[in-house]
Amino acid sequence: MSRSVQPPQLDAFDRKILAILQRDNTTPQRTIGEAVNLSAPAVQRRIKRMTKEGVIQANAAIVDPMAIGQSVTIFVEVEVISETAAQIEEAKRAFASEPEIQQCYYVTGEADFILVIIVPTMGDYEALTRRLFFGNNNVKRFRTFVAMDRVKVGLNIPVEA
Amino acid sequence: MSRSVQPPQLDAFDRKILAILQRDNTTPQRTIGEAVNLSAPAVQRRIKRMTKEGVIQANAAIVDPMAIGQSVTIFVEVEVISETAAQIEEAKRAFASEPEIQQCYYVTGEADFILVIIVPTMGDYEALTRRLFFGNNNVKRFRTFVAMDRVKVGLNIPVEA
DNA sequence: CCCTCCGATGAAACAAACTTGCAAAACGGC
DNA sequence: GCCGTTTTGCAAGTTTGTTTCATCGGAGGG
Repeated sequence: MSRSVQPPQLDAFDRKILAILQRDNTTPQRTIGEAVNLSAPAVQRRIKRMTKEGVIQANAAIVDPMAIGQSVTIFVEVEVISETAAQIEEAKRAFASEPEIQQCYYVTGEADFILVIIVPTMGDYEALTRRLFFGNNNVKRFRTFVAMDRVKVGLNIPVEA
Repeated sequence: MSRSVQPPQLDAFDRKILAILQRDNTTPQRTIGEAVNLSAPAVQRRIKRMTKEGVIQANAAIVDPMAIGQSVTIFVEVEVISETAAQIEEAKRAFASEPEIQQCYYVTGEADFILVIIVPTMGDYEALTRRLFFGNNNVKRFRTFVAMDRVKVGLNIPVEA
């Protein structure tokens, strides 16, 4: 919920460690240490600090949706009618509270929000649209894109200097 | 690279384990075992199997882009001119090989591809568009959305029965 | 109906990784 | 140049992951 309050200082060691952990966070600290020229405990302390500071937000296994029987990935562009600060915040809260909404971005351009949704079936998506868009009179328009192929998936932030 | 060749059978144990690992893959196997009523070795074997089968695609730390100084998240809708199988595959390969392209989906709707891009600065994005879109004569049109706020981020596939 | 085979399981032993305490080194401010 | 702060590496202790092995239970065949 809370972002990093003060910009944490990340040195070259931290960045290299993050680059490794983003690729594979099961890498042993000893191996990381060898890669960055630091001892295992030093690596461990830095990881602990970055986790506490919120630089590392989570440690997650990435699962192939195809493996889980039916699951559909959908993109939605949402355009709202009124873009007052209060209503934008309200929309953010509404979107963020939906478990099916995997990612929600507030964007500039021809839309106001972009949502990434994963649901077991198209029927679940239809129910979600009913509840979320048709039931919300601040939604002007929304456009749906259904993923046929998940060509590439990741969330690796560029950390190199 | 290779998808799951044959749909792996996932039982209730596997699904519960995946649900936990998607939330936090640093959870000890013993703790997972208690949660699903299985011994630690059984959990370990299932994780190993699902990793080999590709159900678990990666184990990654999720990093807050805000913590890494400047970084911009951008959505791009790409519409291609010719949608032959060969050209679609070519585009998939081209997009997947770009490190800045975090996510690439082949979609139905008013666009053909949706890209999620993370770059340090807008200048890097401009350079990418030059190389990727203007240099590709199969790209009919692309629309850019710049993320002002990363309201929610995750990739949790629904695994509950 | 019983028997065998096969896969999965749990207990225990083992190996590897993580974590902590502590003294020394590096860095900065004065 | 001295001193306080911070970070480091080493070593010991603890937790976690991994392997081994005997056992259990179900499916198929005699």
